[in-house]
Amino acid sequence: MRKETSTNALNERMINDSCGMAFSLAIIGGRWKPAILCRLSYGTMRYGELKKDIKDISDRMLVAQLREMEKDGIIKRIVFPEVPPRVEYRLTKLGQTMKPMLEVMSEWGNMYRNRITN
Amino acid sequence: MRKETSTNALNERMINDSCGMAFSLAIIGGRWKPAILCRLSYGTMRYGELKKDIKDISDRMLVAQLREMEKDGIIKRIVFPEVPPRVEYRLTKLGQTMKPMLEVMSEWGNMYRNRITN
DNA sequence: CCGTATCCGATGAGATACTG
DNA sequence: CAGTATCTCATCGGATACGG
Repeated sequence: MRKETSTNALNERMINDSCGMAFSLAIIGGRWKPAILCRLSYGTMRYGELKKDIKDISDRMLVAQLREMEKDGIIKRIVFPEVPPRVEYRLTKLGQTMKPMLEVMSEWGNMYRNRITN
Repeated sequence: MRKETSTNALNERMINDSCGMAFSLAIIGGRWKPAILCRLSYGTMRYGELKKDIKDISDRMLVAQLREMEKDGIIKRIVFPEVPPRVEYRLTKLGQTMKPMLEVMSEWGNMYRNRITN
């Protein structure tokens, strides 16, 4: 089906798609996933880089969120058998498809922030 | 300039987060807001219509979510001084600006669902 | 360096009953 | 019709300590 641009068609689809939104929110929602995803959007990062870069996140939460997103198929964990150990995280191909969504959400959020902080 | 009237649902840690995504999620996230927003996207609805249309939502949750989104400035509550009482909800102008974001989230979520259910 | 294991308080949300 | 008021329970996430 071709994408309908009329307001009515858009909105009729939206109602039935509220469950689609629920899927998206289940994958990207929560306290830390936005921070992690925004960073991995720019490229591969090591565990320690994420830990250092994301202010105040604990190991427990970082690991939990990474594992969940790995299970959801949007990020990949790559272990290098070295000493000292090295683990990298990156978006999967499926994860890459989220980037337009993440960008739209970031833009709207920043617009909203500017509005309420003036 | 003065912003004393709107104590929105955001908390401090999200305000300090550089990623706008956290703002968006604070506004549209949760168990019921997607369902409510998708419906209000295509027009004004009465309280009873939302209640009847959104399967399994309780009065408590419906009211809580509506009040929160009203505080956040994305929906407006309009009371008609009639008997029996009548209250309508609609997106504000700011709320209307969310529609592209909601649509992108719905589409990605549906794509994801199709992928994982095959 | 890259994690696990436990404990625990705060928050989200369902069930039920009542009201101007 | 359009809500309030309680109660209850599950999940989220913070703090701290330890491990290969």
